[in-house]
Amino acid sequence: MTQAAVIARSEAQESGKAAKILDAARRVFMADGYGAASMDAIAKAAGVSKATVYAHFAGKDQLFAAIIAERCRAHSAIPELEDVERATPEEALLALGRSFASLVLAPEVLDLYRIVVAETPRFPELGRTLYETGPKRGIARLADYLQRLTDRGLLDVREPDIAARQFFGMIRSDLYLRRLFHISDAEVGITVEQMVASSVAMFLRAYARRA
Amino acid sequence: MTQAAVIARSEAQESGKAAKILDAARRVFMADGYGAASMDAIAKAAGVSKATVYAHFAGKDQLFAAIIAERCRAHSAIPELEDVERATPEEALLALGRSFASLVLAPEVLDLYRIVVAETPRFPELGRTLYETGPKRGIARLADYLQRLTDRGLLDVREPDIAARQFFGMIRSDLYLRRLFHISDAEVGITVEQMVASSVAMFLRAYARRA
DNA sequence: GTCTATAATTGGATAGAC
DNA sequence: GTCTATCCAATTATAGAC
Repeated sequence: MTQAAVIARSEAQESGKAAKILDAARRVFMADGYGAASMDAIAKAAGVSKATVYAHFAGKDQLFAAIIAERCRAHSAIPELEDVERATPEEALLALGRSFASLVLAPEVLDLYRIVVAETPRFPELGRTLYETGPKRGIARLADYLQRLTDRGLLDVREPDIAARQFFGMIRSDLYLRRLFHISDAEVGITVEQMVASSVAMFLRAYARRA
Repeated sequence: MTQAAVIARSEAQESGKAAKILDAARRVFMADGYGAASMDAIAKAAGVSKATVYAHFAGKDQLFAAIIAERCRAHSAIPELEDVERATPEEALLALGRSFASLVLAPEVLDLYRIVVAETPRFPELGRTLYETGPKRGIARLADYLQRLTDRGLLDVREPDIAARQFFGMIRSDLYLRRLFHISDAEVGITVEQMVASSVAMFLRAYARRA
């Protein structure tokens, strides 16, 4: 079995050594990042010797890259916008805004983001992987939805691609920075829900049909 | 002289060994980050021995923290909004949006951001420093300006603090991510200027005075 | 203060037995 | 495949001479 195949089913209850190593590597890399994580720590966490780790995986670099790519895929679920065709734009955008905020502010996603940003110089392709499994797909899907709303005459969005980026950018705002740096929301006095609600309302005013 | 005092005037043409070490440390840390930078490399770049580095600075941690805090201050210049009182809101926001984009997308600022994000677990206070010298002050200043525009009856911004966050969030959008990951603008087909112009127009529509 | 030389430790990777 | 033991390189930090 190839390494990729092993990784692909790493979520299963496979209890072979390879799976144990992958599980351990995921935990250690996510907790410590690439530099601070050691192959000793991974071997210990997996309950095997270091030599066994090297029998299954070529080296630290490849093991890391495999884990990170898998994590990007694991968090790439896009909130469905399919049966929202029946909902009003306001309902749909509120739901989308909330799911988006929950996703990008989740601690595991912030950890992943932090690690990929940190290791961009050493692993340039991981940044691209994260961008393409995450933001790129989300933007494309929202742009599509905005185009449909425009076609139906419910909104007036002339540059759906730009508008989608604006929508996500507003909701993320500086929230992700504060979470990344562990600056509490209380200190700022704005909640996530406030930011989402206010941004959806503002977005709808800006892109309402014009007379 | 204290370390802080030395650092405070590190931009001057002070050519003592302490200043040479600080200059070298800045270059090496900015290029390699904390983990990959070595005290050997810093000593070599400064043209002194490693023992001399340790004679002036307590250790790698403190030298790093000092350099990063200094870099945050160095990049904390806020575009003036003072004599824009005479400009139209559109002119003022366009100018602000452009300066903001130039600032946060500058390679040195992206490097600083990447390094602070990477080292947040080890140096939690640096994230706070970056947030407070950067986004926090920019948001406060824009919120102030939006409040004044509302007072003068030129706009209708009821939550200036939230609106300021929306403005910066829209302009940054996913641009900073793409720059961070070296994904070319050409690949996406949207320029910075387009993003700024479209966002300012959209912002003004959303916060125009209502009838 | 400054240098050379050297601890002391860590961590990636492997040899060789089983 | 798996383990123990080890190699080798890199790195932080310091001792001791000048």
